[in-house]
Amino acid sequence: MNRIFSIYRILLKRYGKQGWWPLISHKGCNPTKTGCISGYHPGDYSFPKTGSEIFEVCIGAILTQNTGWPNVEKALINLKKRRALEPEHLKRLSDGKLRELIKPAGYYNQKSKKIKLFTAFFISLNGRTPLREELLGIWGIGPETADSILLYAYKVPTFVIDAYTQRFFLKLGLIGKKMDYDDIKQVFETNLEKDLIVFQEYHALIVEHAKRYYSKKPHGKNDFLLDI
DNA sequence: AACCAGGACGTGA
DNA sequence: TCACGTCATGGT
Repeated sequence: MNRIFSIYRILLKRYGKQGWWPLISHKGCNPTKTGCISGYHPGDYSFPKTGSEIFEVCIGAILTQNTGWPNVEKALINLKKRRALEPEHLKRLSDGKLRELIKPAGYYNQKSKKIKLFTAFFISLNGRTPLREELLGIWGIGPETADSILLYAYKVPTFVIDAYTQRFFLKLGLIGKKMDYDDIKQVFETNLEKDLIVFQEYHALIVEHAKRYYSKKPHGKNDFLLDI
C-alpha cells in the first residue's frame, strides 16, 4: 500500500536501528583516539540529554554540510578538547582559533562564521526550542541543517531531506525531478505517521543505504530495492 | 589520482 | 525562479 512506509520497514529490517545523531561525548568514544567513529546510540532515543549535547548536535549539523562524518568528528574532538562545545566558551573563542580547530571539516572560513552566528542565536534561546523559520533566518542554516537540528537536537518530528534521499527516491520513482526541498519533505510527512523515532531512523537508514548504492555512478546499481 | 562527501550562498540570466 | 560557480579537507 504505502510504499514510503514499506521501504522504511525493509531498510530497518536490513540495517537495524541506526542510533543517530552520534555524540562524541557519548561513552564508547575516546576523544584521544584518532579516527574514532563512534558515538551512535542505537535503540536509545533519549539523546541528547543535556544542553551541551543539544549544542553539540547543532554544531555537528553545520560542520557536516557537504562533508563526511569522519572529518566532522575530528573537528568536534578538537572543539571538545578546547571545552568549546559549550556555547559560552565557543562564543569567546577567537575567529582564528575557531577556524583552526574546525579545519579538518573543510570550508572553515564559511563554517566558522556560521558557527559564531548560530552560537549567538542558541544562547539567545535560553533553552527554548527554536522555530524552523527562525533557524532558516540565520545565515548558513538552510532547510536540511534546520531540519536536522530540529529532528536530532530538539526531537521535533520534522523530516530531513538530503541529496541521498533525492537520488534514491527519484530512482524509485516516488518523487519528481523538479520537486524542491519542501515538496519532497511533504511526500514523506504525508505518507508517514508523525513519529519522532520513525523520522529519525528513516533519514539515517536512507543515508546508510544510499552510501552503499548511490554514491558512485551509476546511481542505484545493484540496489535490491529497485526490483521490489 | 580523481572523485566524493549527512549543503548553503552569491551571482547572472 | 534557476542553473552554475564557490567554498576545503580528508577518505576511498
